[in-house]
Amino acid sequence: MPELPDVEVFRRTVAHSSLHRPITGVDARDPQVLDGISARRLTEELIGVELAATLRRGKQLYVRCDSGAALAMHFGMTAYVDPGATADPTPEHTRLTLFLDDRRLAFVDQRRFGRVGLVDDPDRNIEERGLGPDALDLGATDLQAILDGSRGSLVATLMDQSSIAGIGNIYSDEILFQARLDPRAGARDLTDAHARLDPQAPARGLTDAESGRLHRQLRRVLERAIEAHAQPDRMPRGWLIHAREDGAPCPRGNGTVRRYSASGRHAYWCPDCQR
DNA sequence: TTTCATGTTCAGCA
DNA sequence: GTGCTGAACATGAA
Repeated sequence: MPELPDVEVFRRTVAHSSLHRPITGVDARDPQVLDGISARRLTEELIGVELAATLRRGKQLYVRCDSGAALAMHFGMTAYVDPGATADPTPEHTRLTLFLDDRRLAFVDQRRFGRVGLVDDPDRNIEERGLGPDALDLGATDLQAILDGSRGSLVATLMDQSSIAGIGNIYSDEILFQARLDPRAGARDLTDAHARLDPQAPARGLTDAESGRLHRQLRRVLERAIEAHAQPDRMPRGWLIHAREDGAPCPRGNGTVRRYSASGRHAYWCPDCQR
């Protein structure tokens, strides 16, 4: 479930632990996480080069090498990076390890949905993946324009990586909770599958005040989550992240948290707070 | 033993 | 083209 805040923490971790050291070894023990490159070629391309800079777009992390290429990492649902001394044992489920002189950087992924590739140009890769602007680079007017151009529900739009990059299930729920907006806003009428084209309903139906609120909370939630190192137990008590369960008491003390299901995804929200 | 969770991609449908 | 739905992917926890 790494979303923007988690990946930003990973980015800082790599930046602080692993740059400007020669890569002396590569252990690509699980080819499944390699994206479009063999273990052999990845090793050849990396040995002797140094990691030079980090770049994040949404949930995607790039680590530029001084050779010009860049590692492209996606963390799927359970992946993370683990830096350490060379001698430190590597965590269980380590899929790839870079040895950097006296240190090592492990890519660990229990469920193996994560991917590591090597790309020539991060900007081009971002384009190929169809990623929209990073959620933290969005201005209020940018968000307004995205909402205006979208016909889907608010949750769907927030989580659409081609519209806004970086927001997933957890943080879309939190942002909408903090902004006190109904995640279903703009959704088609669920009680009548035929009454689909209601021009009053789409996400563009937000007032200026509501979309301003959404923009402010989007930034605030993501920034505070990063400050909390993306660890829920360090996030404010009043956040929905602590109450993601159907029937849980609303963290604001109002009503009861409910679950809204759409296309196999579950959103949690408080009908009393969010409208 | 079965179900669930989670991000992405993809096929199928309205 | 747009948006929704469900399946697939991998794996461990409930």
